[in-house]
Amino acid sequence: MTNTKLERQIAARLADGGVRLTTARAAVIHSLAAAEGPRSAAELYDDLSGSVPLSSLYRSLAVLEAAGILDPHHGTRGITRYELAEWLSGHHHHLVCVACGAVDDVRLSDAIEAALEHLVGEVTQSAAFAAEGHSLEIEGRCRRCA
Amino acid sequence: MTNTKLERQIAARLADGGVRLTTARAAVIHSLAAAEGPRSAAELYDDLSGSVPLSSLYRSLAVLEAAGILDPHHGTRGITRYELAEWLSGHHHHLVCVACGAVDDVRLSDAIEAALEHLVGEVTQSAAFAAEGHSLEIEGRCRRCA
DNA sequence: GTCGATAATAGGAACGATTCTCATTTTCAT
DNA sequence: ATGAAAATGAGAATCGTTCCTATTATCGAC
Repeated sequence: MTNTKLERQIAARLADGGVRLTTARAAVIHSLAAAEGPRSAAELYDDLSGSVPLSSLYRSLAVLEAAGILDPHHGTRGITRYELAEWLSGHHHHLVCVACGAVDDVRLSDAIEAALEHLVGEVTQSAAFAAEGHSLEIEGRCRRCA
Repeated sequence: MTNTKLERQIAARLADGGVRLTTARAAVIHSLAAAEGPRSAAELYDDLSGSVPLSSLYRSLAVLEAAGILDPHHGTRGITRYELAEWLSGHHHHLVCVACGAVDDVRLSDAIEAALEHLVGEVTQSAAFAAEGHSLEIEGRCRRCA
């Protein structure tokens, strides 16, 4: 049905690894594309009204992560949340609520992001560390928990 | 026995909450002060040669976290690692190895840190988020995994 | 379009990190 | 010393996640 540019990009990437874009996997990707921030397996299970069993959900997440479609994010209580990888969703950072664990995305303005990348460059130069990415986590209280 | 400045700071903070600095808790703090980076409950259990049972270890970690002595750090496979809180160990950031999961501390120069805090201020202002702290995570490959 | 090989699924059992329970022990202030 | 409050230890329970296995769906070759 719907066949967006995003889906074609993803299908192509999966095909490279002999991995199929099944309805369950497409549903997961749709949910994540619509979400405001990273979602856990349990949250996705609700988002999808239980139409994808938990065991399949976990397997889908693992497969999509291995294929580079999803990025994991490790939070409190051992909960792993996933979001679309940066090459699909665009580069962004995270606001993490210390009270409820919710994570929201923030996109920095070009000027601020440029300044941040400059900082990262300076840090890694002096630390002999081969940087591949960076993420600024701002901890605090979200609106609901304020 | 040993009664360092660090210990006195911690004892004072705990006393404020009617929390005792027992031998088990002191041992945990010593291990963490000597460690190069965050340690998990299982790692501390080994560090202490099992002299503190796991259930007590977890309780100690929870108490010390609640008292603001330790900061948690959530990693892969649902493992939580702890390190001394920033007011004890100094503000720093993390280099996370995407290959082996190791976490190393980096301290930014004053100038860079100031610039970063300025960025955080700008971000949170526009996001209506009550920021309490921030952490820059730089992902890449450590020397061993390069 | 059917066949066979390969990939994916669903359900439940198993696992491992963490948390909880509760009876016992330690500690502190008196 | 004594009683109240805090801490401990051993094991059971919890919960997110992973593993196992039998069944089902999908793709390419014919």
